[in-house]
Amino acid sequence: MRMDFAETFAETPMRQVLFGVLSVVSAMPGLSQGKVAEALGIRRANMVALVNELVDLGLIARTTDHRDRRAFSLSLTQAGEAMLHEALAQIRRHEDRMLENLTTTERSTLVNLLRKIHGSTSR
Amino acid sequence: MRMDFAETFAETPMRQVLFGVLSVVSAMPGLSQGKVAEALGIRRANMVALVNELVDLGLIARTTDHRDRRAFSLSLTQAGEAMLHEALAQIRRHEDRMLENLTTTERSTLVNLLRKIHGSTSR
DNA sequence: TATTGTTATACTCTATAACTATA
DNA sequence: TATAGTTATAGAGTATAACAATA
Repeated sequence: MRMDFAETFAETPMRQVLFGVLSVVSAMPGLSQGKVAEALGIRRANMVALVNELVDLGLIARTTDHRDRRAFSLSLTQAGEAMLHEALAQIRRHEDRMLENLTTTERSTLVNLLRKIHGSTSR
Repeated sequence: MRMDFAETFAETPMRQVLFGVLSVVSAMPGLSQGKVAEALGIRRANMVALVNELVDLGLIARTTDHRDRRAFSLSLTQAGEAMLHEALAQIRRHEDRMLENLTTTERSTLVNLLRKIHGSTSR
């Protein structure tokens, strides 16, 4: 999955982590830079360059928060929304290819069995 | 899996990549350093330090090949075999924990379904 | 001339500490 | 005093190029 994704966007400045940021910002527009970083397990210090990249690419907008002038509110630009939708379409294409040999019943059986697997670390 | 593994050997000089080397050398004793690197997708240049570490830890033996004096033949020491067995036992414990909620029938169904998934990249 | 192991080196990712401006 | 973002920096991991010894 990761390899297919990286290959698709290889000739592009986009990387998986940048799509992660776009995804969180899209789900919770207006969230602060630090909170987005926390949601993704990224250190605030390392978040700076990532946000700079996305702003430079015109994919997110960074505005100072009205109520806390230390913080930045992040939101997607139209180009950012379009880029995120492209990534989601790529993910769907990948899944379709992966699962092409399974019937609908087999797919749901697979999901049910996977759900029964014990998450020993983060769940 | 990776996290569980790393946690188990955290207070140890062992890392996943070193177990990878031990595993390949154990399966094909006498293989050259470069071939082991190739089997693991490691560059020859980066292999040097890894083999040095394992030799210093007393886990592998490095001898010059009789037929090609440029090459090193790698093989496991007794301590290396013991370390590899420890890792395999840890992997088995992890799998047992993961699959504790599945019956034998469910486990084989799961494996059969996973086998039907289309490998889009490396298979 | 080609190959094995080696060294030097650069680039990415990630982690910590210290700074600034606000709160 | 604490927090949000920033900067500088250090450590892994991994990539390439050039070299000596051997084929």
